[in-house]
Amino acid sequence: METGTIPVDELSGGLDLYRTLESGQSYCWRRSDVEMYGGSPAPNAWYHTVVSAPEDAAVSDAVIRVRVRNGVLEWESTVDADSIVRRLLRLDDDLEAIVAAAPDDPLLDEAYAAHRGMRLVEDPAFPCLISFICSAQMRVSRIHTMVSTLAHEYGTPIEFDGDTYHAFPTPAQLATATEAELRDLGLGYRAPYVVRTAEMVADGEAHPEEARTLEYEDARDYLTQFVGVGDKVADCVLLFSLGFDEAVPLDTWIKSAIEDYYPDCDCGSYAATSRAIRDRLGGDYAGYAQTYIFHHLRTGE
DNA sequence: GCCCAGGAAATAT
DNA sequence: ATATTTCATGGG
Repeated sequence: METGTIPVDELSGGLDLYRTLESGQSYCWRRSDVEMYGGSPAPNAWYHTVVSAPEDAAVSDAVIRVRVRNGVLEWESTVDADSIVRRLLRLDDDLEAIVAAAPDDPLLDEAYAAHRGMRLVEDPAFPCLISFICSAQMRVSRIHTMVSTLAHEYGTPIEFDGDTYHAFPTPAQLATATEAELRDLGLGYRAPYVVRTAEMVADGEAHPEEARTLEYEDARDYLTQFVGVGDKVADCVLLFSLGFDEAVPLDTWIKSAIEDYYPDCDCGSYAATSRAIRDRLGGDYAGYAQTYIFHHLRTGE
């Protein structure tokens, strides 16, 4: 086993693992000591994930687990995971500067103040895409369950420190699933969306990573070609996986925030409202602001 | 029982 | 183009 430590006070803006990994951005990490999510913060809890190796590389998948204890981020892995952890948790983001540069806005100030240390994640693209296809009309805790179920049923198992973990299934692995199987696993009407999108990626018809090369709104349009992906899910993938910090997913919570706090930003269509609220929340880092407001309103904290 | 959840696709106007 | 309807499912 390889291990490492990163002092939290070396990170601009700190790190709150609970708020980063259980705020509904990422479904690629699991808290190790629970079956069900939705509980209260768990100090010192381990979180684990499996990062998939490129199919054409001669290396295997890697298990990574992290926790914060006594002001230090500790990681344990099958590989040297320092740079991977920094990338997945965006530890090199200058969070202090992002907060400082945010527009002076009562709701946003409140949200940033209430959730210090929450960082955005950078999930791998395919798992992120499938996660948010599953997210339609679902609670955060159930999305975690659905993603874990997919990993357990279709992902590659990997041993680490006496336990068995499962990677999120590759497109080819998930494309072997049938709609009926996924319905039996509780995915409901999202089942055919997941199968068809997995087939599209497995067949080389399209790949979410392609969106990285495009301008923001073109990237959003590109992602909506996947079955089960509309503007909102596309924005989630752009923000939580593909490096588009300006993306502002217009979900139920941010829509109610627009109604209550930014009524002039309601421009009717998704695209026009998106431009207006993106501009209001600070442009280039509007997605950071959106994630804080989302979590602030959803948790009532 | 009733309502809702990080919506999208199909259909109607 | 925009407005309505349908679609599953567990938890409160």
